[in-house]
Amino acid sequence: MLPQLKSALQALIRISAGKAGSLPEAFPVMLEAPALKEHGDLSCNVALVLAKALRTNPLELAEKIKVELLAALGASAIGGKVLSVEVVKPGFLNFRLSPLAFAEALGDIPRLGAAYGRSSLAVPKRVLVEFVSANPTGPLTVAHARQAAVGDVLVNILNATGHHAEREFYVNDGGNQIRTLGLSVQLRTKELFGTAVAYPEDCYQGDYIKEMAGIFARERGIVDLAGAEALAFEDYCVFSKDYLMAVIREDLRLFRVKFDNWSFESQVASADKIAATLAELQAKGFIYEKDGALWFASTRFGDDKDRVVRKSDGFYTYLAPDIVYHKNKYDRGFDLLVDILGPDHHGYIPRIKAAAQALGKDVTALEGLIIQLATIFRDGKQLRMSTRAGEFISLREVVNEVGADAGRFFLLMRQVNQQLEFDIDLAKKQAPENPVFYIQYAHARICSILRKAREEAALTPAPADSSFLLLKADAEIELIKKMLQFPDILVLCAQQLDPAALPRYMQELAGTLHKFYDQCRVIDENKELSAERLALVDSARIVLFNGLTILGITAPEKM
RNA sequence: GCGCCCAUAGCUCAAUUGGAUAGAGCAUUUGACUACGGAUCAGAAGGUUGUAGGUUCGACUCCUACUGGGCGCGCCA
Repeated sequence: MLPQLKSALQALIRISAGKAGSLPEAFPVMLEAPALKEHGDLSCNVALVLAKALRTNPLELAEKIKVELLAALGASAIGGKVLSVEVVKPGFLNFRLSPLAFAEALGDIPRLGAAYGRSSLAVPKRVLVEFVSANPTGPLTVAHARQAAVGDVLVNILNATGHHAEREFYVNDGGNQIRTLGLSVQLRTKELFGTAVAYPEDCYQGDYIKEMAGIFARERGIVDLAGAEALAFEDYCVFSKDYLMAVIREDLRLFRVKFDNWSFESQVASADKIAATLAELQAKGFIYEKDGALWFASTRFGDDKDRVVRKSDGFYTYLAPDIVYHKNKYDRGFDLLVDILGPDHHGYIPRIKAAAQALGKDVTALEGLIIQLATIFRDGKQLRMSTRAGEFISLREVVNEVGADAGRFFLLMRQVNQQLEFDIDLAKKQAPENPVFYIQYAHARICSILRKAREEAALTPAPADSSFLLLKADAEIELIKKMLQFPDILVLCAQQLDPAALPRYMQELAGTLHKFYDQCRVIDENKELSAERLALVDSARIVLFNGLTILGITAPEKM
């Protein structure tokens, strides 16, 4: 909020605190918007923190700082924008800013338009966010859906806050599970022609396997058991993998998630590359042989136990290509690698970090982000899921039922470390208790006002360089303040690597807009006031639009 | 048994990363439509922050031990 004014004030506080009580170098001067409106627009706790260091009374110190600060403000350019400085109870310094300061800042929003909210960084990071990375052994589930929504929006936020972030999907197309998949489809194909086969438990159980068998048989012109048996096992594997990759890509497209990179295990971690990396680790003494298997000594870097990388049967475990893949990510020159994982993979993080350390990489650049599960509620009842038994709610079902807009919003609404309840019935509802609806309605409502003003009253928003002196009602200033928070919210999300604050903010923004609308008439007799209020709601439209766009949600002009 | 995550209003969740009187939405309840989209708004009510200790000016937040829930603990991925 008002970054220039804020940093100017911060600098003055620093000087004043120095005069009042010998401020150490690099002492943090925090200036924040207080939770309660009565505490003003900005609040500083420097007296509390400094009093601790100086072993003095925080209230007295705050008073001393206030005296110095008032003098400094009087002589400064921002003096006119600070209405009051107040010392409150424990030792807070509270600042009330002039409505002029806010009105003045309003013009930034229409001036910047689609760029409003974006910020730049002195030292941007190159970030790779890897997510979903589902094995091509089945359609995507709601668990993937949440990871997909979070990963996609996180990248949007990182890019909006000055970083250079990319989305990456890693395809495990080389391992065991593809053979299991091929076998599953092969057995189901045989079943099609009347053979009773023993279907192993560790084969994939879902009905989609049966559908695939039917499609495969049709495509290959298989008409009987002999035909099914005549085809090479490899054919079943390739068909199944390609088919499911297409399904996954379509699932993601419908959910509006578009990856920048697709890394394939078969290429990034081919057998020769695995051998080379293991040799490198072995040369460093982190690989040893036991019971006919090769082990990675991950305990040397804090893992619970050492991990097998090559089984005694000669096949690699999943870990070997994953180590190579992460080496590949490091080698591509990113400053930050984010792995988005489900809660069932949390044990995976220490071993992959161990590998990074063993390879001499910077572990602090590797961030494992666990996204807790989403549980689906329909008709007030929780739907129980089990991927193993082939019973799950697919991403496709969710999108078909509630749409990508509501699906994305609901899956982004909670902090990633919280389990999330997804109420299907609420998400479908076209009513204000549905937050997506409430926000989109705010946008549509503004569009309607702007339309009507233009067509029926020939009114257009005041230009961005106006001073907006007529905007001084509480509801107007509140709306401006709320809109000015938008860039900070994005920065907060980026710092926390969690988009959850954004949907919450969007709800608050929509609420502030509706409240303003209820209290202030936009299309008014007073043409100048109308023009300024039109600029105000147009700004709100821009912020709503920009926020929804980052969330990957549409901003309808009519509903 | 060990490890990770979690526990806050009837329900779903916040709390600016150790700050002020713990805040929103939903549900409940009382009001507001001859005005730009009432598909909205205003008010009320709702709390011993799972329990017990500890750290300090100050704890939902940090530490310890419990209780209860989710997920993991394979030469599966």
